[in-house]
Amino acid sequence: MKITLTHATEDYLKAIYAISVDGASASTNALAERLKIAPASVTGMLKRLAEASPPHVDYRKHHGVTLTPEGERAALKIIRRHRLLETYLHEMLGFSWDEVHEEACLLEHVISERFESRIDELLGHPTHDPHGDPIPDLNLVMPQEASVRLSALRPPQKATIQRVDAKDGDLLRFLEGKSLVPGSKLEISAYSPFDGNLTILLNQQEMILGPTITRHIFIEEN
Amino acid sequence: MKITLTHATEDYLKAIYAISVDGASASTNALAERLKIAPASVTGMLKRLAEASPPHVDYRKHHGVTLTPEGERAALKIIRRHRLLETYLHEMLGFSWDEVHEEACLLEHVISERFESRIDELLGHPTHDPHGDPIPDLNLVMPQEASVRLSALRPPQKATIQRVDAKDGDLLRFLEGKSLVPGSKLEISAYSPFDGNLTILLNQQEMILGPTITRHIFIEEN
DNA sequence: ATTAGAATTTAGGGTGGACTAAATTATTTT
DNA sequence: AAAATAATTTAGTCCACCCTAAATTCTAAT
Ligand SMILES: [Mn+2]
Ligand SMILES: [Mn+2]
Ligand SMILES: [Mn+2]
Ligand SMILES: [Mn+2]
Repeated sequence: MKITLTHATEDYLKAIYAISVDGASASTNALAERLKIAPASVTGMLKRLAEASPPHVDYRKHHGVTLTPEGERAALKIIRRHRLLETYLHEMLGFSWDEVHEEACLLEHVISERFESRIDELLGHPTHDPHGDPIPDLNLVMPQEASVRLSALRPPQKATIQRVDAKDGDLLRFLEGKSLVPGSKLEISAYSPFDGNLTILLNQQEMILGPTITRHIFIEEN
Repeated sequence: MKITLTHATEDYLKAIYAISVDGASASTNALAERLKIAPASVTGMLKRLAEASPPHVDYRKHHGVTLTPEGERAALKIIRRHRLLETYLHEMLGFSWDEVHEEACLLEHVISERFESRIDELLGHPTHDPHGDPIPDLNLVMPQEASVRLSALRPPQKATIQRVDAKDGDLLRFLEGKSLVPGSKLEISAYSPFDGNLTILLNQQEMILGPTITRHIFIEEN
């Protein structure tokens, strides 16, 4: 059973890649949750992906799936497109960083090789999208990123924001309003135990942020 | 039976609009031909479009369809997107005029209102696409265009090319190579009877073109 | 008015992709 | 080890969209 990569399958592969970061397998439920699709439907699709030739996933009943080399290549290809598109929408079409995801998630299935390479070129071969997520290069090599959360810092550490992991538009707009965006430099001036609040100095301005927020911000110490 | 405009239905509506230019109805066969879909499949879709609420076409068995006001609005909306996209791909992303159609035909079903208005703005609200086809404005009013074919001219008439009606990439590249593009001014210096060849002066250069070519070029006399 | 040919519709099927409800299997708790 | 709970799969549907082959209907020529 050959398979044509379609809209739906591409989104599945992306989700599987995202969930199985550390080599773990992606469970039916986790995928259903992430894709907003009923678990029963996910099972069906996982079977199709596993029976494709070449197979895109290894599927063990009741134990979820892992990507095969083919599946991973396909996933990286679409992730590259997604992040290039987000960057393009943000930089060239003036989309705000909370609007780019939805649009990119539709465009990614449709643009040609030429479109992809054109925007890559016009953007100067960007390495990160507006949220700070790394963009796989032309050979589909994904740069490894530090994964220290802002919530883990203690005074008097200094750091630079690397990426923000949030899909909620309200949160993204809030963070942008406070300049909590990739590239911003900050300093921890206080830590409050029990509630985990951090007092942060950014642009000569002080703010107190709870862990519900700081958990979503990944930083590099400096 | 409500209907969601999908990829397929949008392409049908565009095709119906294009075929039924002069108020005539679009036949099953003409649509099948244009969309490269079996006639039997077209019948099925026409029924669905007719049974939608509100209906997008008036369907009379064995007599083809005409667009309802809703259908026409939907068609114009998607034609606007298509032509804006073609213009954008050509002007801002460096696509050649024989490459834009295919890409636009996929993107048109996917871009948001915001994307559409952004590129419209960046292009300065263009009125014509790279082939010279008029772009419906925001109120979906389609500018009427003269429709005199170059093949109908005789010496010593002068004219400006308005639009080129061709989907064949080879022809489009040929025409571009000869500067036979919208905006070019030319003069007819000779007409050869029987074969219909025209000798044309364009950019101080003379060329002889047969009716197979000149039929696809629409001009405005001057 | 009949009839041949062309256009169109019907009948029957297939694929991708989603759903709900019910059954099954795995895991955790007792 | 047994029972309760959670995760997953099966079974049965549905919808959009396409296909081929066969039947029907329209149209135009005789
Ligand atoms: Mn997507
Ligand atoms: Mn992103
Ligand atoms: Mn299209
Ligand atoms: Mn065009």
